Amino acid sequence: MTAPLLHRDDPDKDPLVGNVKVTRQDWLNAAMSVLKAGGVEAVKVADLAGQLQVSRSSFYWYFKNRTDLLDALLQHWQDTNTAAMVAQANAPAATITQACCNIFRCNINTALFDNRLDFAVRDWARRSDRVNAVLRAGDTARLQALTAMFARFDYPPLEATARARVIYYMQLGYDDANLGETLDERLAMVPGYLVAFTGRAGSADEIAAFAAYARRVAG
Amino acid sequence: MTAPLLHRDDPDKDPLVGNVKVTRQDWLNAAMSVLKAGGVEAVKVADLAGQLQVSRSSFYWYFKNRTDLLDALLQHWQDTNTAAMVAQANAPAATITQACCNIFRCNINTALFDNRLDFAVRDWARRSDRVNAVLRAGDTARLQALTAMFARFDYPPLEATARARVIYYMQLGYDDANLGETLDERLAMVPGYLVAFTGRAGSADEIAAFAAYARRVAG
DNA sequence: AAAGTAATAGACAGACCTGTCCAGTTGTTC
DNA sequence: GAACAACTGGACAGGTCTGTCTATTACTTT
Repeated sequence: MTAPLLHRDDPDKDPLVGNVKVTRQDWLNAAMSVLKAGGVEAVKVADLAGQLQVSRSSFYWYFKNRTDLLDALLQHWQDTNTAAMVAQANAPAATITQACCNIFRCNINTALFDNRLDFAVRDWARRSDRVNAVLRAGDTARLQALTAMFARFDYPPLEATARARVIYYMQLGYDDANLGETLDERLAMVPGYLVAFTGRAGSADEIAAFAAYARRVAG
Repeated sequence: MTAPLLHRDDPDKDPLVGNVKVTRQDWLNAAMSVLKAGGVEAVKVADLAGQLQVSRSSFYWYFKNRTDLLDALLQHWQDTNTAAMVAQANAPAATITQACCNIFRCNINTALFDNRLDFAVRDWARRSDRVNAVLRAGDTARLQALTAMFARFDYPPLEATARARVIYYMQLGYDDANLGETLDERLAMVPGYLVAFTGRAGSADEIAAFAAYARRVAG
């Protein structure tokens, strides 16, 4: 685990004043990184303090307690991932295959949709009813958006629901397994996935456009 | 958390002799149940002893230490779930839709394939390189069997791989989300899933046969 | 019935993690 | 430059979990 970029080390941010070593955001960043790498249980005040090279008591200046920090992490998840996927599902598209490519962007572009965070939250939800309720609400919103996407392209209701679930859950499981694929290997599978997800072949243009996007953001 | 059925309470098992209150298998059963419900971190010797109403030190008669217990749980996973799914993928089938119904059995019949255990192991793998290696091997074996299944029905190689992944990862994600669906709701989606997974419609006979199986095992 | 064996109970030390208290440090304000 | 606010460090208490040690119990063997 390499030391996180601290607020004080980031030239883009306001300089720290007074006896300040780290900010609330530094704690949040470090905690988020641990959450994604090792799950909620790994988010320990003592460890974070060690990473930030600050005493543990400093933490309690910024947060009421550990739960307060975890709440902030969950809030961040709510504000980012679900909104991003719904936006991709609603994005304009000429064909259903192009619409699916829009969804694929979530899996390629971690700035758009952070799937490691998504999984950490899913793990967490298994241990906490409160988190589980939040997660369910997010899943429902995403599935509704995906179902509407298939419905826009005239899939009958049952099939739209089935296909929405297939594309959504398949992506979940796919990321869960986290194959060590290279970008090229993933892109080679895109035509196959499009057929599987939509029942139709994607056009060469669509596929090329998606590949271009993937290569651009993967930098 | 309800008290587990102990060896001593099970009329089918040999009666306990000597000063025995619980067996190694009792510890394993209790640990497995906790693993599935709350993840590895929740598997605590102290808690298990409390559930079994036995002193903690008894544990160390049957197991070297906590890690020894966890190893046994992982071993059990290796011996059951992957083998079951590979067997279902290899099961004889007249059509690809029927073959998919064989796979669906894994999701309906927990005696065949324990998906809660599968998820607990996936969680666990995120925190342990050793477990992760075991998990990857299992995933690879399952995907190979599924790819071969599609290939047997003359899907071209790329499409067979894509469809194998779609059905496998979709099932993973689906169980992960764990919708509160009733059996009837699930069965109603089967024709839609078959189209999505195979590109072909399942026959009424196949669907009816699967529904009958599902109702039989769901008792 | 005495000796032996398998399993369990309870006490203990040690590690780790949380949260609180209070004193100390740094820069700002008047 | 004194008072102040914002933040940090270190010590402390308390809780939880692991693993070890020793004594004790319940049954078996001879």
